[in-house]
Amino acid sequence: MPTNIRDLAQELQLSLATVSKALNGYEDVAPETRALVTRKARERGYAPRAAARNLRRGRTDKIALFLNTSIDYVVDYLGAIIPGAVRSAQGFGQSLVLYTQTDADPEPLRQVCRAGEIDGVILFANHYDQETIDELLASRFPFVVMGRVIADERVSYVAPDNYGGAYAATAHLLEQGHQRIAFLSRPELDTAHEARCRGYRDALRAADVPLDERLIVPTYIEPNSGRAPTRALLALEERPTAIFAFHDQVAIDVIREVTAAGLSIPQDVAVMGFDGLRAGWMTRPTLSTVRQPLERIGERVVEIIQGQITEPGGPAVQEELPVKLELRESA
Amino acid sequence: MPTNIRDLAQELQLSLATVSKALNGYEDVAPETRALVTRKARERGYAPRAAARNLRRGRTDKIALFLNTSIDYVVDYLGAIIPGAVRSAQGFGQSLVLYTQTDADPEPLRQVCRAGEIDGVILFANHYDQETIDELLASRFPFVVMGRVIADERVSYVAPDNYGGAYAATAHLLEQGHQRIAFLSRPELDTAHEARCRGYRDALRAADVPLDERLIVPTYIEPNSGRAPTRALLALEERPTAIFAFHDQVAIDVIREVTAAGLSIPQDVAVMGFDGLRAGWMTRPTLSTVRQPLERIGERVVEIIQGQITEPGGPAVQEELPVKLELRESA
DNA sequence: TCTGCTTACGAAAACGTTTTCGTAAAGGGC
DNA sequence: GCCCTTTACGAAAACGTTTTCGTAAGCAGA
Repeated sequence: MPTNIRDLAQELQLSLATVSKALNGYEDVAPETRALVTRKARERGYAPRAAARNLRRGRTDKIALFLNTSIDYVVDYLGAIIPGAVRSAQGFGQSLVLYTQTDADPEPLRQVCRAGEIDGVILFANHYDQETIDELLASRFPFVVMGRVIADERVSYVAPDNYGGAYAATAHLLEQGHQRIAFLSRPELDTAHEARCRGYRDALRAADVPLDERLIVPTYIEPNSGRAPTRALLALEERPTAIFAFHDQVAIDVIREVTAAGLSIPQDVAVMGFDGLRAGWMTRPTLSTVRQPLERIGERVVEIIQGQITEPGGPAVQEELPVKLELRESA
Repeated sequence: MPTNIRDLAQELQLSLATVSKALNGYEDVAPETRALVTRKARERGYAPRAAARNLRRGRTDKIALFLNTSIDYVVDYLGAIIPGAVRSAQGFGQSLVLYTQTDADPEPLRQVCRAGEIDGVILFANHYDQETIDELLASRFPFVVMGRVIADERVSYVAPDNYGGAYAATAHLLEQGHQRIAFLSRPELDTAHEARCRGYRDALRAADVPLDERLIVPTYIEPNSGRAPTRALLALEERPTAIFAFHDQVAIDVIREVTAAGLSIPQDVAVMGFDGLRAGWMTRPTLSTVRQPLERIGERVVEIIQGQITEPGGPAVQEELPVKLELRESA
């Protein structure tokens, strides 16, 4: 049985109150007493029980990262975000707890919040419905949405500049002289993807290049999911000279398939990705892409949650962090 | 302010005890009463405060994943392990908390354990010293080491069969007729790597192929760290016909460098990796490798912790999970 | 009617802190 | 010597549960 504060107090012939205050930096404790207490505490290896402290203080110093999508699905993306988030959280004396679910059931999130298991929650999700968001807002529970823009001025989010990134990528391809630029798009239009789609279209329009709907192909994110669509595109009578995929994973499939077709990249077909995952460095040729500041997103999300915790009721923070067009070999 | 159990009891004209028991499945409560209580609880959106419950019960239903290495360093590896661990934990009603540190300071781990923040800890580490391990053992705190073998019958671990994997990979290369097989090795010999090294050597010995120490090159895991060693190997007067890297990341560098030298893979030089990361699918040619059951490792580790929590004092569980030689294009 | 057993419930202790408020002692000004 | 302020400490409440133990009511058997 580990020592508790009572043992410590008894041994020091002091009251619990004084010991607690000495350890928590209160002012009304004599310097010598404080020294005595801290020394004994270290000596006994005393650490205040988290549960008791949480109960009394009403907070837990824990932040949840809540995913309502299969982890596997986004593992590379998450892997890049988590380091920033954990580091940032630890800087605030918080730790990060992982929760996942595959469905859209709002109940687990509700439970965790109501049970006071955590002080705030980061939502990374394909589909949290408006109802869940409204409920969170009503409960005044600190939360931040990560990775997507939410069209509600009351909710905080941190997302990459999806529109700008897609625009820049498309504009670059246009500058290279490409006129027929295909876009591998997501089947469902979440807000993140909608913005990328818009960036692509707007860039074309700005360059007075007509939009060919046949060049926009819906594609899931799955292993090899980019290959069939690429073959289809290459088989068109007037085939695209550039292919822009909404996600690096998919772009990597594109590279493979274009090469397999005996075409050279970027001479015959240029390829562009989105996200800036490490895997993009491993292809041959290396993948040109739009790099998201993933680590920074993880940091900011935690910082914003932290702000909401220490100062509840502040205005929502909405940030679209700048992305960077990273030109490597494929475009 | 959320409802607590007292509000609930008052509203139902019942005692706290009865309400608590109704919700926790105690037998001495009438079926009708239980129905009444659960209905009202759902209606009010009641969830017991985690802190209070933890305090009383003396456990937190949280498991820590403790890394004393930079996350970035192992992000791909971890990304593959975490899904299994989280899923498994949630199956036990536990959640996973992430802690990281870059140094070998044992204090944070000590604090977290003593504060009772968690019920058990998964250690994923390059260097936890014997002292820390001994301390954990003495405190009887549930813990499992992940990814490495510990030469102490009292500590539980789950690791891949590093020796067998390296042996099989080397044997395969030998079967392909390779006589000069280089090994890109780690500079420091942790137990995991030591086993891979031994597997390589033993396979050579079993085939009566003399060991050429010049073909064993220490290499850090860093971006591009595999490139210079590869160039050096290719520049040898009698260059290797196969290169076996201790880690996929490094193997990917090897592929790049071999290709850049104008040599073809696997005809001129075969390349073999270790780990089975997704990135291996993205190279050209795709990387042959030794696949670790990463997700399974994550699962097992949690299961073992869970066993230690529910049944303290049991024997240590030591598992080396089988790996699989996954032959793709590069060897 | 009494005894003993079962069933359903309640009183109260306990978990280990933090924090408010009260107060004795010390010190200083007059 | 008296009063007021400051300093350092302690008593006790509070956080919200779970769980032990006690007991009243109901019922059956004698």
